[in-house]
Amino acid sequence: MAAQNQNKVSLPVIKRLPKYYRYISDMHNNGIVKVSSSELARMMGTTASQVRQDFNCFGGFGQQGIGYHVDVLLSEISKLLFSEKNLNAVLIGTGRLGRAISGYLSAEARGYHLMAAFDKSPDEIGRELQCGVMVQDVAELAAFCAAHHPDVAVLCIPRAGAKAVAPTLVEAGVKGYWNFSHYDLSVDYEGITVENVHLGDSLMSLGYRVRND
Amino acid sequence: MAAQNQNKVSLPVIKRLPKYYRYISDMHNNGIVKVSSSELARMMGTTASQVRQDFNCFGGFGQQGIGYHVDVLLSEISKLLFSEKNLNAVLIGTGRLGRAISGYLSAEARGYHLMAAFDKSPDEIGRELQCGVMVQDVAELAAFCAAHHPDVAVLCIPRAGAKAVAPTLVEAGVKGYWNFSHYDLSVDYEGITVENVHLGDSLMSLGYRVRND
DNA sequence: TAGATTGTTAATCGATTAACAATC
DNA sequence: TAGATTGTTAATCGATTAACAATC
Repeated sequence: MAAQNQNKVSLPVIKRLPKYYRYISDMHNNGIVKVSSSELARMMGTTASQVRQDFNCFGGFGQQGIGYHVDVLLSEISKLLFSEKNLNAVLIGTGRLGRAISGYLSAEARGYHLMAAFDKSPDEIGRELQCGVMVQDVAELAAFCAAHHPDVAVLCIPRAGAKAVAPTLVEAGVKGYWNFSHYDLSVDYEGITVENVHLGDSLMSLGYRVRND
Repeated sequence: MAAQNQNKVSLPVIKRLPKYYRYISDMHNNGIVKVSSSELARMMGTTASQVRQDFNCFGGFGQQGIGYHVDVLLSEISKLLFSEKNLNAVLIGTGRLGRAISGYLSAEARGYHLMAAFDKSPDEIGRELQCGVMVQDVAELAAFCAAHHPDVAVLCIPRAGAKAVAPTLVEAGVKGYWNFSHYDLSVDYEGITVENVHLGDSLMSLGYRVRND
């Protein structure tokens, strides 16, 4: 829960971006070229007012009397969500959840680069994940971070484990944690972004937030 | 996004309950018997005001001048979160993510009973999950729902698949969807609760919400 | 009693919705 | 031009925070 309200765009707006993105890219794929705020609102389950307010946070890219061009919306929102640079991520914990998420991070999620994966179990260490990344011993995490400076750590381990690796990560200068299984590191480390995410939306939107801090 | 604001307790409050629960059960396990709103606020990363407001939604269970008894808090919040009756859940999709979640649902999450799991892949059908549940053909989903009336469906399949099974589930009377991988069934089915969840908190809090609709 | 801390009402803050002039 | 729809300001709504009397 670090400070991140310097910029004018509020968190609720940011959290809606991925949903906009999905509808708009669907439309784009279906060859739809134009959409009005009220059509988008119906799809999103909100009001036309909110749609216009949201888009205007970033500088109105619609046309009065006409609506919004799907391709303009798509490119503007893509820019916001995916930015220029991938986030370098390390995965910690390669159990069932970790493996599922490694697949998501490397194949489906945009804006991420999975640098490495770590586990403490001898059964896991040395194994190759489906995405091609080799599982390393978590004991080497500090050295790895010192050498390669990941941006975010994706935690797929129980709470006790998360509490144990957190100091290492913080000392190594990792600034973001995406926590898929637990919750409450939030208060222990000031100035660090700890978020509980689910697949799909949050990953993208949080990526955006972090880059805009 | 069904209507669920009949009751006085707001969604933000409900979403905080699992986090309260975790801190309070930690304290309980450590033998701490008493806590003040300001101590809890510090742990939660919020204000003492908010803590008191939150607890008072459910009828003040503190003592003026003293604070809150940890065991009273724990039992009150447990009652709210876990209620009397488990939610009967079916899992749809037993890929990596689905398997991870089946383990969570059957072992860690309170308030759920995993009745059955479905997949469309012949490789999956007939396999037994680690939790002992047998994977069935998704073609049998409608019949299963008609016979056993699950409360919620946990979707761990791609969006196209989710869109395909949704009508079956809706027609079978399933009222809640916990969607771990995608997002936007929300608008298509009025009166149905579709939520995107992450492990841990949301499952519990959503359980609460559904039971209180 | 004095100090502490709740329960609860009032004030503030922020987000959503409504309204409407600008303009395509 | 008339109709449609945005951009933007104002009004509403809800959640958080502050204040303080009640009371242990």
